[in-house]
Amino acid sequence: MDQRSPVHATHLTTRSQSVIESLRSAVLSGEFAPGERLHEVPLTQRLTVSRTPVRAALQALASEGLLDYAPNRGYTVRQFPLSEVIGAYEVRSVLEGLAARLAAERGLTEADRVVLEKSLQDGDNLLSGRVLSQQDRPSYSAINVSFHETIHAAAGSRILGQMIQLCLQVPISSPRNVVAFEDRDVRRRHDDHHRIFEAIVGREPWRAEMLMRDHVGSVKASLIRSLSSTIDVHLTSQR
Amino acid sequence: MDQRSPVHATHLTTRSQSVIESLRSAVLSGEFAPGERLHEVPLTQRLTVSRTPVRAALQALASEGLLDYAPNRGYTVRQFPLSEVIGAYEVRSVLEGLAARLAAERGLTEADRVVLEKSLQDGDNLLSGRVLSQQDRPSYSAINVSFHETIHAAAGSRILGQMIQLCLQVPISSPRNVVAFEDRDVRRRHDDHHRIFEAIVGREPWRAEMLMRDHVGSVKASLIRSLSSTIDVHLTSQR
DNA sequence: GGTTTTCCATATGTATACAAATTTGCTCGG
DNA sequence: CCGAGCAAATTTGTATACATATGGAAAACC
Repeated sequence: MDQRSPVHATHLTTRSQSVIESLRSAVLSGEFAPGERLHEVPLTQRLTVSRTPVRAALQALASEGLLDYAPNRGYTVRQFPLSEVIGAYEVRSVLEGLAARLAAERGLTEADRVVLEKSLQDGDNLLSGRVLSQQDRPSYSAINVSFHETIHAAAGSRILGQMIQLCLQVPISSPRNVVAFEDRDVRRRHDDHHRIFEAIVGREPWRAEMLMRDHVGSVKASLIRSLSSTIDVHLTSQR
Repeated sequence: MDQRSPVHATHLTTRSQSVIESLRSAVLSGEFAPGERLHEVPLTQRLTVSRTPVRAALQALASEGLLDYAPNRGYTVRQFPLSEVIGAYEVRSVLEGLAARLAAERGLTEADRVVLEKSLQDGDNLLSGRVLSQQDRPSYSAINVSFHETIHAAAGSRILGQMIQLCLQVPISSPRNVVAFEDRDVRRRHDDHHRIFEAIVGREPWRAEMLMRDHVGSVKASLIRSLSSTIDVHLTSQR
């Protein structure tokens, strides 16, 4: 991922948009130390744009919660102590629970039901018989994302979707980083998906909410377990 | 509320910050029609600043969810159909429920307990004996805000606090606009506050969460009731 | 007459010069 | 040697000129 090449070469939409994406992935991949100050001029040189889109991007990332801002003092990379990551999971837990409940109340569209069934089927195939290897990780992750995103959409609440997205911006709490990728945990979570799907299709709002809350909560628990053994190198000093 | 006077006269921090506040209150007070496009140049003249702080403010309000943005096409005042307002309440319901639960798990600091007791006492005094008049409205509103904000803080989760704040940005769902200000409803809600406080002090997380969820949910119900009788003039055509 | 194309007006995106604030480092006094 | 205070350098905030994209009106074409 070389930021050396001019950003505006990728004619996505505007330079500001491109810079937002570049900076976000740079921050998330830990290219800047937590607490490090992001000066505008060095970023302009790195990205070969002027200060204007850089400033726009910094403001955007700050409102996403990735950066801290102080007037006249600029932007710094936000720290995410373990307590914050746990907090994000707790919030996501109740929000995704709400999404599942709303989906169960409204019922699924035909299209959504098909997508969910496919992700369940794909998961079944992936898990059938053999033991998971590390290279199955991205496959399972994609299945996982598809399942959850479809439910978010099925809830039909714009503000709810926005907030869940905000939670997923918090490092590590993203489903891309499937924590605790142990065979047993993955099978358990995939089984959760089956039950949640049944609760939604069966129009059992309360059960859907409870199952989803516990589902996300179990990921939090796994995270805490895996991080209390590992040193929390991922959280504080990521460079 | 005259926006004619130069914004930078109020030396809050930076011009951008001042413009954000001016524009936010202008939008919330309905000075622009929903769906109306906010062109940059007219705003610069109205606020006597250049386009730079105006653009910063527009971007900020868009990420708060008050405006919609499309690249190369600018900002428009976001519509809040009834379904969105209800959605905000549903989200706030589970989030404040989580806040109450976390507060009950962690326990209150001495300072927080005092503040909560004071708001309960103030409410008792306001409600004792006599019937509420319209002019008691701001008093009760202040008490209400104090009670809820203290619990948000006591939850000790930054991301949770941010998200609740986002919910409160949605027009009408702000506690400033205490909907359904009927004597009976207000007394019921104040009684809720007493019970929620007891649950938190008594370290009953689940009960605190459930009570708070229902508390906020009842406001949603009142809102729906009062809006289905009134024409939804507040929601769509506010000018 | 209706449709397409071209061109122009207008609005947003970007770069850059200038202003104001903060930080740094030095000097001076104790 | 240490701290207060001042001044220079750095950094962010603001204004403005220029570039580019959008939308619509007029003209050309079928």
